Formats: sequence, structure tokens, C-alpha cells
Amino acid sequence: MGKLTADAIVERALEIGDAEGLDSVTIRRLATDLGVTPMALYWHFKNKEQLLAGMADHLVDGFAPRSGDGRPWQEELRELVEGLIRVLRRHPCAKDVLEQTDHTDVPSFLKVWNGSLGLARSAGFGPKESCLISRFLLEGAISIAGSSGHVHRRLPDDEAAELRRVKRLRLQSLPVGVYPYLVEMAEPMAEGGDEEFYDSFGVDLLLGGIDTLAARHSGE
Amino acid sequence: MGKLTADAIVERALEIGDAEGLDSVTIRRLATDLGVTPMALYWHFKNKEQLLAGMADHLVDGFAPRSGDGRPWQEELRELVEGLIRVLRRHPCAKDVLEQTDHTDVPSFLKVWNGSLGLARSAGFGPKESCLISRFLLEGAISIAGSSGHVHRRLPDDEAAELRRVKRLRLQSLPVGVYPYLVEMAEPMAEGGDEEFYDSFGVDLLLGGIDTLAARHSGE
DNA sequence: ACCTGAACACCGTTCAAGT
DNA sequence: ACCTGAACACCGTTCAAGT
Repeated sequence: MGKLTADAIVERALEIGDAEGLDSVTIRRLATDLGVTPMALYWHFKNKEQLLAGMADHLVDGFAPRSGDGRPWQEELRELVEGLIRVLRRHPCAKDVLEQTDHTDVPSFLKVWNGSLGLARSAGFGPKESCLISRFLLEGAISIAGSSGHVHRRLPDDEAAELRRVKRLRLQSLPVGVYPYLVEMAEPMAEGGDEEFYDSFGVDLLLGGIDTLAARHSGE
Repeated sequence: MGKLTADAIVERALEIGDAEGLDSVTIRRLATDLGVTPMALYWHFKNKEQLLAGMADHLVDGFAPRSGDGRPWQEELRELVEGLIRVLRRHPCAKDVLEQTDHTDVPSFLKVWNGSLGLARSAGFGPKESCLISRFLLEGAISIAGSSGHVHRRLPDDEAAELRRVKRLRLQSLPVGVYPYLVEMAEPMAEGGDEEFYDSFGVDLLLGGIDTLAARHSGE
């Protein structure tokens, strides 16, 4: 079966990344998994950087921000951020992938970027402000999507629980004189917490910040 | 001269990271720079992870958040974030270092974390909310400090300018039908922009968001 | 306590060659 | 067009040994 395609490579790479962490996604490992020689991959991707970009593209692909249906820009922007977060949450390694990628190499990400840029403009922000806003928003979304447990790979429930336990104990065993709050709040710190709460909280913070800026902007 | 100390190692590591990028910070490279065998470093650091943590600690060390002087928490929180940003800006590779580090291994970072936690509590947020807030704030600060040019190493001015030029052209040569805003705003996108503008904008966004949350919190 | 030598098990990538 | 074989220049890390 001569069915080694770029898509198949990317999909297997994401599987490995989700299951064992992005560090395990290696040209050589990938090749043995796919039953080919490492050098076979170099026909489909110029180098590992391009493979990473392919993974990133696959990640956010399938999410296209709607736009221009006349709703207030706040709503559209919120939908865009929430949609991106939802898509990234499907892959535990998503954050790591996007962190190691030049976003301008990722067409699907550029689409989202373009969308948020447009929305920022339609909100009345100037060109420079809009660039910053869309950057903060997208980076914020990636950050939110990536940190509900801070372990960027899929784990069996018991292992995850054990990891939280150890993390909590580590915090609690810190010198209480130096880090009083960290010790006191070790429990909520170690909890990943419900993703839903985490997400809505983060999104509210981001959009609330933008709202503040917008108000000040039109006020002065 | 037998003066191979942990500090000397960390300092050389940061120099390499700032000048050539964090990828160039390698046990072996570091060793040859310091005129020793690679294995010499393993006496001072258990492994590379610990070395990274040492770099991170050196990075934010020297910044201790003041606190409890009776000012409104908004002011103190702002000072904390701005202070952290200012300190991180001294090293181009700071963001990359902190991204690859488990923050609970970095005492100086824990101090800042503890400070922001306390401020969030004193602002009236609950334990869970305070955890999220301090996380967002610190991640936000790191993100802001790290991305005024998106090249995380020191470059001669002409090379930096050339890099911006190429980046702008790349954006402008995108299909305008798919990415109209990116093409139109290629220039401000490629500009790193004044760091000052970038920083204050980002900090305002973050703190504005928290203010919004605080208002809602005490309102309901 | 502090460092070296030799070895192990990995990486990404190039280049010529096969079909 | 698509893949292999062999080789190059790297990694981090262990372990026994030196002083």
C-alpha cells in the first residue's frame, strides 16, 4: 500500500503528540510508525518546521470564523475566540504545536487572524491598535486552550489525578513564610478546574479588556 | 582557574540564548564555551531541565514585587505586571526560557506569583478566581515581554530591519481575496512598533479585563 | 568535591542511488 | 514521482574512573 500522504503523516504526528507529548514527535519515530524510512518524509515536507506547520494547519482547519452578519463586533469577536479555543481543545498538544510554529506559515490560522483583524477594525480601532488587539486575542485564546491542566498530552484519569496530587503537595511544602498565598491556595492552584469555568473566565477577561479600551478610545 | 560555578554557567547560557537563540544553548556548546567537558555541567545541574530553571530564576531574580503599602490593588497589580515585563525585556530569550520551564521550579517566579495571588485576593476575588487571574496576568506579562519583534534574540539593526521587510512582503504577497485585512495591514503587522506603546497597550488590556471582572463580581 | 573519558541511544538532514 | 541506504554532524545522559 503506497499511501504515504502528507495528510497521513500529519495525522499520525498529531496522534503521537497528543498521546506522548510533542517531544515524541520525531522524524525517525514518525517514520517507523508509518513503516517507512525517515527520509521518505522529506519528500512530503521540506523539513521538520514545515511538518510542524502542517500539524498546526490541520489543528485549526475546519474552523472558519463567520463574519459580517451585522451583529455587534463584541459578539462576533467572542464567537471567534470561543470557536478557536474549542477547536484547539480537541488536541492536547495544540498549544505546544502553535508555540513552535511561525503562524504566517499556517493558512488556516491566517484566516482566523484576518477575521479578528477585520473585527477590530470594524470596532473602530486604528490599524496599529487592531494589530495588537488581534495578536493579544489569538495568543490569549491559545494560552487558554492550552492550560487547563498544564500537561499537554492525553493521560489516563488516575495518572492525571496523581499528577495533581503531587503538584499540590509540592506547593504545600513550600516555605510558608516566603510564599504564604501559594501554600494557602495550593489546592485550587493544583486543580485544573472545570475547563468550562476556566474558558469563560479567560474569555471574559480578554473581551472585557478590549471593551475597556474601546470605550476609552471613543471617549477621548 | 577552577571557577566553574552554577551562576557562571547560567550567565553564559543566557548570553548564548540572547545572542543566538535558545536553541543554541546546548550542554555541549556551553561546555566548550566554558572550557570544560560537557559532563562537568552535570555536577552543577542534575539535567538540562534544571539548567533551564536556573536560567529562568536568574532572569526574574532581582525583581521583588513590593506590596501592602495601602495603595489600591489595581495600582499594585499594574506595578507588578509592568515590573515583570521590564525585567524580562532585558533578555531577548526570556520568553522562550519561561515557556520551556516548569514555573514551580523557579523560586523568583514563585515570589511574583505569590504576590499577584495575594493582590487578587485582596481585590475581593475568591480562591479559584484568584488562581486564574494571577495565571492570566503572569502569562500575559510573559507574552507581552516576548513579542515586540517575535525574534527572540539580539540582532544588529540592519538584520532586524531586513527581517521586518521580508515579513511585510510575505504578508503583502498573500492572496488578497482570502486575507484582505492581512494584506492591507501588512505594514503595521510587520512593524515591531515601539515597545512602549505595545507594553502599555497590553497592560491596559489585561488590567482593564480584570477591572471588568471585579466590577461584575461585586455587582452581583 | 569536582571533573574527565568513553560510550549509549538518540536526533535532523544531505546526497547519491534505486524503482 | 516516490522511496531507500549510507553517512554526517550533532544532541542529552550514564557510569566508572581520576584528582
